[in-house]
Amino acid sequence: MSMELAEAKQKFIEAWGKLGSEWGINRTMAQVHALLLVSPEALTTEEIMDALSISRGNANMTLRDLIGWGLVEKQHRAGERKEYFFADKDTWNIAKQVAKERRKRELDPVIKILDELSGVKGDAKDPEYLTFHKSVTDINKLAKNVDKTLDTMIKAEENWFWGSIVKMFR
Amino acid sequence: MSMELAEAKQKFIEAWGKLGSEWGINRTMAQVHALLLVSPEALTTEEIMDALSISRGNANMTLRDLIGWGLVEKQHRAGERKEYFFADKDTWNIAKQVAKERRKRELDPVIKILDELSGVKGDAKDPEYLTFHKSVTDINKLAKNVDKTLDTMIKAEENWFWGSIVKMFR
DNA sequence: TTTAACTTTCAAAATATACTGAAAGTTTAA
DNA sequence: TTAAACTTTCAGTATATTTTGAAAGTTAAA
Repeated sequence: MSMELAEAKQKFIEAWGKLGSEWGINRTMAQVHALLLVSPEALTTEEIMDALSISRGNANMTLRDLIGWGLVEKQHRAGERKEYFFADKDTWNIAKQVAKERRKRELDPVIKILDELSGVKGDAKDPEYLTFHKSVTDINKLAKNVDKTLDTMIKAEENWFWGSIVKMFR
Repeated sequence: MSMELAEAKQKFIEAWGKLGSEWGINRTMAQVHALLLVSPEALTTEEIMDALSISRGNANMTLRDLIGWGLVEKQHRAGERKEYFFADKDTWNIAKQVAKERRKRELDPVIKILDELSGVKGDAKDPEYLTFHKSVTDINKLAKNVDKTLDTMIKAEENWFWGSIVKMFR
């Protein structure tokens, strides 16, 4: 027995929403994104509200956020007042865009604080200080490695990036 | 003017808590973890409650979760009833542990659903179906690449792993 | 201009998540 | 055993986040 397309879309939207919420992205935002990802045509606010049973206000704010993340764009059509919303379907672009934004919004500010805390001086005989200093500098190094890797990813082509990763298995 | 150790610790705990909450980890849990990371000695529930101004119940649940994530362990001392809690200070172990758990809890279930949805058959002339199928299979491929990379990371030594990544820059 | 179509805003309500604290449970030393 | 020392549980409360919907704002065709 095979799954209906409509049912499959619904499952996809739910799964994407759940994953998003587990990773600090608002569930509705992830669901709207998922809906647009499986829509060949751009959708209106009205259609999105309908498909996901959400309010106009919620749809509007969520779409604005998605545009802010660089994942969705507005389209307008000649002779129509309505705005249409369309999602970039290129998965690698999506991944890069999300990596880019989260790096900027969350990782970079933390690295700034870690740099500052790494510089805190103290008594080299004090275990309290030594433990603090070691943990902070180690985490700082790790965070910078992640940062550099994300930077590479953001600038990279998909095939090259995963190709290089795959070489690590050899 | 240099920062006090106590103030620096506080900043670290706050920064770690904020980062955690942005990445789907409970703020208190991240803060308890941070507190233990900068403590040379294992701490009691009482000391943790005091340091972070949290209740006994909260401390207990949070510590249990941290143990479940493999980031903290209980210690007991001869002749004492109290339990002491100690965090692994090896940053690479921490990163691997977090990667391992999130992969198991969140990524793997999504890949399972994507595998299922990738198999949904439909009309090759229907743009609705084609768009759905392309998005789902593309995301599935990406998720599997991430999965494989995390697997490599989990099994790897830090120097080898970042060394291989660094080679990507050359 | 007007006005209808459409978008945006935001205070209030709903929901989801996290926390408290006291009571119940457990353990171990005596 | 007892009982003090300690841990765990969980119903109720508090807090944080998300959502609603109606009013205000904007736009463009007539």
